[in-house]
Amino acid sequence: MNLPRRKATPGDSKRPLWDMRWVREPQQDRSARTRAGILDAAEKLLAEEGLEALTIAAIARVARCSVGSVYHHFQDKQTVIYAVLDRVSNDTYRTAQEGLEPSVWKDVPLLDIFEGYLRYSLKMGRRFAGVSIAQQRLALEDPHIRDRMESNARKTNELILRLLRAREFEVGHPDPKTAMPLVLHMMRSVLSQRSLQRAMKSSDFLLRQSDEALIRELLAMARAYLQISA
Amino acid sequence: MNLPRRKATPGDSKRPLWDMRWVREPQQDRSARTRAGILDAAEKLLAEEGLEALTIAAIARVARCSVGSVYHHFQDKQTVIYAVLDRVSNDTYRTAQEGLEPSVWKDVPLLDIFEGYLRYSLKMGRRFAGVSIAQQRLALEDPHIRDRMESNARKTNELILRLLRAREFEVGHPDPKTAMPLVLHMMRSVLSQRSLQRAMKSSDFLLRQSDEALIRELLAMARAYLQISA
DNA sequence: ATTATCTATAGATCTATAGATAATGC
DNA sequence: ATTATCTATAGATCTATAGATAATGC
Repeated sequence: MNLPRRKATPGDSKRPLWDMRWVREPQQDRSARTRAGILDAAEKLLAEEGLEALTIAAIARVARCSVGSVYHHFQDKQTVIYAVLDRVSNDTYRTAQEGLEPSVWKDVPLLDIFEGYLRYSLKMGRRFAGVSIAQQRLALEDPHIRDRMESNARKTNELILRLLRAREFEVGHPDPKTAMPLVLHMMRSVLSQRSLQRAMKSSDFLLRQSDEALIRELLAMARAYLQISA
Repeated sequence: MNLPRRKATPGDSKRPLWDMRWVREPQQDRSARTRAGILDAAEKLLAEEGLEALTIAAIARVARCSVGSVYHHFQDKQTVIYAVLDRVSNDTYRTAQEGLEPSVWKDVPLLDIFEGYLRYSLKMGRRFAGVSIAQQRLALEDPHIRDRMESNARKTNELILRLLRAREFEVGHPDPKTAMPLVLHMMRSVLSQRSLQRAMKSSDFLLRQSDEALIRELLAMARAYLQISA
């Protein structure tokens, strides 16, 4: 983080004990902090200004370090991008994993699972819209990013499907093994489109609906299609 | 198009009459052809290689003209992009307008309208996937492109909604004025997501379904949610 | 001695223009 | 005379490196 550094001087002894600003910071910590600061900067730039704004100079500026420092911590720009997307993916997956623990949802009916999924996705869509859009773009060009992204999506999907499958008995649709994943994908598509439209400040129909209205109608759609018993 | 040009020479008189290669081309036509060739090249690059590949040098190469020629016909790169997107949008809208003429769909039931929409969108999604993705990206950064894109989407949407509204009597859902647009947007979102996933060669669930299976289930979803009478 | 940081800049790439040359239409 | 085209290149921007300097840990 390139904070101002200096040795202790006599004058410093007058400062109170709890003022630890100039206490020596272990080298490895300093290094780790610069590295994390670079990733923070890259993530912030992606989220707020998009992929075009993600230059090494901009990263260095936001991270308050030099260009050379970025290259000391990362081999090249590609590596910075991999690292920041990996960090976001891992954080997101861990959160999903905790939230989708079967024990948490014990005895909760199918429609409430869908509702939970919708609310969670809406929240995450708001939080990570910028990063997701950048990630999608990068995935179009870079097979490595695409694979990581897909594997993560598949794993998260599997966690939800596990909860859904345990509630097949509520479903009247003749082929729940196909119909339930389709509903999940339908919901994901609608929300992802909504998130994209929000990002480009569209005034489209989907955005004129409130979150609550959208949740209500998507659940009604799921219920009617899957023929879920009340 | 920068075809080889030369004056008639005595030797040329020996060539048969139907060999019109060296017949003089009116100046305005030549100019119009170069212009159209530049737009063709830009569209092809967008569709096949994406926005990154769209450089003036690449456009000139594909259009078989020089960089200077591109700048003779267009003020700057931005103008080329506007022109190519406008051309695609107008073509697409004209096609939609013809296909959605109420007289064409006279006495056709609601679900068949949805089916027609799905088949048409799947076809267009395949044809214009590359251009659409580029357009979406550009719309994120450029309000002018965003507005053009939205206005076009809104107009097309209106044409479909006109057909749908005339069939409200088939709908059992208490609020067809909200429910029918939602179904339309649901379908658009699912197809757009599918198109994106195809572009990034994903192996996701949605792509493992055949077009026919997807159409069938989306229609079943629409029918159940809207409570369409058989 | 090793690790972390900085400044300055080489090299690559892309947009846009200047200026020359060729074709076309009066 | 006007219009269309070409080649060559100036200028902007970005990545990545070289080489110097400072901080840290034995």
